[in-house]
Amino acid sequence: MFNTNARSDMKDNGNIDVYPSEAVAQQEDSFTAEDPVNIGKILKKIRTQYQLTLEDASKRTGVAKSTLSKIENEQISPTFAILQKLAKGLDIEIPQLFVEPKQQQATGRRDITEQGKGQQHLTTTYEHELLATQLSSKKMLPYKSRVHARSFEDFGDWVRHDGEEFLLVLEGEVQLLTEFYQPRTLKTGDSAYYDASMGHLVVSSSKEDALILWITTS
Amino acid sequence: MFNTNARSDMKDNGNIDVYPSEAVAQQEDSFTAEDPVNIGKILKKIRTQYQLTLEDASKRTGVAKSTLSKIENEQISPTFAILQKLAKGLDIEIPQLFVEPKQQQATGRRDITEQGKGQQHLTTTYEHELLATQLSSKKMLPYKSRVHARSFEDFGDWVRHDGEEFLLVLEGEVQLLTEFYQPRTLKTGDSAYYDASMGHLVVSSSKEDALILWITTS
DNA sequence: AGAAAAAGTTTCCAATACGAAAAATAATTG
DNA sequence: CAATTATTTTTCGTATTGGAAACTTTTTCT
Repeated sequence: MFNTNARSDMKDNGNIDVYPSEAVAQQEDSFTAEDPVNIGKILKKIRTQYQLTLEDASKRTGVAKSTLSKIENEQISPTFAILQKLAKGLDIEIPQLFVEPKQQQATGRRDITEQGKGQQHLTTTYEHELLATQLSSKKMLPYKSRVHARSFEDFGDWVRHDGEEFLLVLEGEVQLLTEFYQPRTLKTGDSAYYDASMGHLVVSSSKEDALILWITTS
Repeated sequence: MFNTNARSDMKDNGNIDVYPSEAVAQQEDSFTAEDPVNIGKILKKIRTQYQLTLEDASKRTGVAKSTLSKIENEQISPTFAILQKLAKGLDIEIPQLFVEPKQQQATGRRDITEQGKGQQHLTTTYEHELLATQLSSKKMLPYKSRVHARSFEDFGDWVRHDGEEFLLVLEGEVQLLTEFYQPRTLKTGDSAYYDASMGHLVVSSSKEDALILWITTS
């Protein structure tokens, strides 16, 4: 069901420090002239990563969607003027058009994460699905967590970190354990908001694993 | 004539550690889409820095010189295909076309420094003119030095550094002072070669300042 | 599954880039 | 300083790009 090399995993007691995606982000070499750079493929990757349709991209850049389509399909070689429009409209730097796209700043962007399509991050106590991982430097880190933990002992110690946290129970029933407070049961639909520097934990109190939405300030 | 804040200058006793050009190299921000990037101006800078004519560049890149001319003069917006040819032919990375050019590797290149057009570097003892500063990572560092110094005392201590040194007297007469050796007078046309880790100095022994060509291994 | 909407591709023509050669400048040389 | 050569710019025909709209494919909704 979940990871069994318990000891080493216990250090990581379900808390998320940084989005793994930021650390994992593949390091691409900067483009050398020898490589067969496919500007079309790259542009498409950028556009789809932004979750823009050709029409959206057209509106942003002022370049006809037909042109965009042809560029993406390597049917034409865009002029530098077009490259500039693309860069400006998509708010990227031109050299970015020659390297595989990475995460993007959140400003002016959106990132839709479909059910189950988020980035998985497993611990012994929780099964996290990170949301909106395409965007970096976000003010909030949203993720869904399936709660395997059943008791304080499953963690070993309180979870503590900077910032504040909000959670909403999506499925099942959980107990919110909070330092200095009495445990509190939260049913589906209930939510909580708390200072994350105060020790806190969530354990499932129903038979099934509970599912919660979690949002942490970064 | 030369710098007068003597004390701080004495530390720098005429020896050249690195080409100042490498340290001085202006730090340009990477291009943001907002800036009005002038690909023509940049291309021209690169080409002239390589000391290539339009025809040379045309041969290297396979792009017609007329096209190159028009690009440089911003009369046309080159297609991406052309940008690729330029990058490949000039052996640069495409993003380089969007930033002010810096020094270039020496491989396959040449750099002519016209009389007096080298990069000036003044000390209390010498007046250096660095040569071939367009190229980086050179095996040899050539420079001309006008010798102001007249005695060992003008330095304070031996000059020492890794590598070997060759010098040729271009004008005037100098004394080559070398650790473990007797001083030796060198007239115009005379030359010397020595291990630079051994203390060494050159002082002018004629009435006028002497001029020498100096080449150091790096 | 069929209709409607959305997204992507292709067509066609005007606008523009590309290259060869001619014309104009700039640099050299006697 | 005129003549020559080297270098850059302009001209002009051809090839290619870029955009509006038509068309096709994919997705969504009932």
